[in-house]
Amino acid sequence: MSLSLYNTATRSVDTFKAITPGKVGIYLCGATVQAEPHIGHIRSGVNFDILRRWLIHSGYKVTFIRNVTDIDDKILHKAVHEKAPWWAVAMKYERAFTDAYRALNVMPPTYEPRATGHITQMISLMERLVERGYAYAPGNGDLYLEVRKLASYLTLSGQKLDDLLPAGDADDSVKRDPRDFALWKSSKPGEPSWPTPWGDGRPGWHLECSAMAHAYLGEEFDIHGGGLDLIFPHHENEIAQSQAAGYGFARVWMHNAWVTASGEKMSKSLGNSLVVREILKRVRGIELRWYLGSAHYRSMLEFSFEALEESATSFRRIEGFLHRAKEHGEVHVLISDEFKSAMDDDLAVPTALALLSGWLRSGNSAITDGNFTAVVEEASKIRGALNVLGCDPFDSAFDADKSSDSSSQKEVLDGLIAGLLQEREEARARKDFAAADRIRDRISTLGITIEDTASGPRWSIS
RNA sequence: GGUGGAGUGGCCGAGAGGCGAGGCUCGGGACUGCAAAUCCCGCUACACGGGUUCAAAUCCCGUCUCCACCUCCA
Repeated sequence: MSLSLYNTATRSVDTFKAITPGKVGIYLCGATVQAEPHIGHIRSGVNFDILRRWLIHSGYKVTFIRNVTDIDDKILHKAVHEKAPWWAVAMKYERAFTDAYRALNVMPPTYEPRATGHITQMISLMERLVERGYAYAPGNGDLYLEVRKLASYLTLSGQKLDDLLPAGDADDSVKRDPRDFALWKSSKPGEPSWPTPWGDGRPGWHLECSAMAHAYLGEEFDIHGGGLDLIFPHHENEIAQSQAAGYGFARVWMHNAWVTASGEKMSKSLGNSLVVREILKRVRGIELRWYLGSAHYRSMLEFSFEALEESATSFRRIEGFLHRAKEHGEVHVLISDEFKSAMDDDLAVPTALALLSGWLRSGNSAITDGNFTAVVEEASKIRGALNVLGCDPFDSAFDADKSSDSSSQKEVLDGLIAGLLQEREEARARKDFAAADRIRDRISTLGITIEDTASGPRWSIS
């Protein structure tokens, strides 16, 4: 049994075969850093992080590139609006994205190239495209790709060139065909620019990804990912540029679906409520990740706070079991065969989670039965699954905020509560339940939950 | 106009011809002094109308509704 993945290019689930055995190169279209990340952006990060983790668990050495687009029209627009230099705007939002990725335990990319750091590579690519006769400069400082010259164009989106509406990214009068797209845009006065043989200007949207994918992954690589809405035009144009340059480019194209709200794609009109930073005021990062990762990556995820809370509740139940299980033995990261089959089938996370709930039930029963070998076994399978999904509660990524300071505080707290619980046990022993309940109420008012187990009471912060 | 997707129980969310996914909520029970936690039982859904088949949520034909992309998009 080996990994199969849905390939947008073939519209089918195909057996994955690495170009170089044992190694995988992935290029993921990252953020255009022009606003705070919302949960749709971060879903893409989480979905591809799960892919990456699964490839690693499957024994591949993964080179994962996720770019940062730090120059584009919106950033320039925002800079005017925020009365700040464009690079300050880009940096500010890049940091916001980095914070969000970290909060959701998305692994840092192997390399995270910025567009503005790769102008040299872009110019080389453009020179090559001009030499090969696919790009032309009308003389106004722009450079265009002549799409009619391409042997194949629009194979990813399955559209016909003549059905497309003409591009609106520049003055059509200078183009040979209205569908030709800009590789490079001449700069207007006051805009940032870089010198090129065709004039001073800045990169078109698509060029950077072709240039950077080539720089870090070579002429041909395994997987290219991004959101569904990038298929056209962005990915089509990346393919056009790269293949015109004579490169094989990506073999497998993967696209994650959106997070929707009220059935609609998230947009700015929804305001700030679905910004990651805001959501994290209501649930923990691990819980938001669990929610975003639990639907299949190719399915639309209909967001609601109710669904988020519900998902968090069910995650806490799993987490609670792992903590209880840990008291009975060492819980490992164990990848069961069933889990592997599910993940190998185009990352069937929902199927995997159905398995997990079975392990959870039998693990909890095993605690009741005192069968601790079984407890640890089930817990290890669950931890293995959570580990792949990036939601392992024992992962140090999630206790980064627990400084040594707070762990010594926890010891003190443990001592205090242990004393109170002792008093309660004594009250219960003499059947003074009113006193016992008074102690429990006092503790629970502080946000601490008490569970009476066979081995005595245990407490946790709720 | 072109291209692609979706409609599943109170809610979320899988599946893609036949053995009732799963979760959350809710109802009942077990355990408990009472709780909490946990376990057990219950709640037989696939937009609509036809058709194919021994068998359809799944395939075919038609209809309705919704969403997305067509050069800013995760």
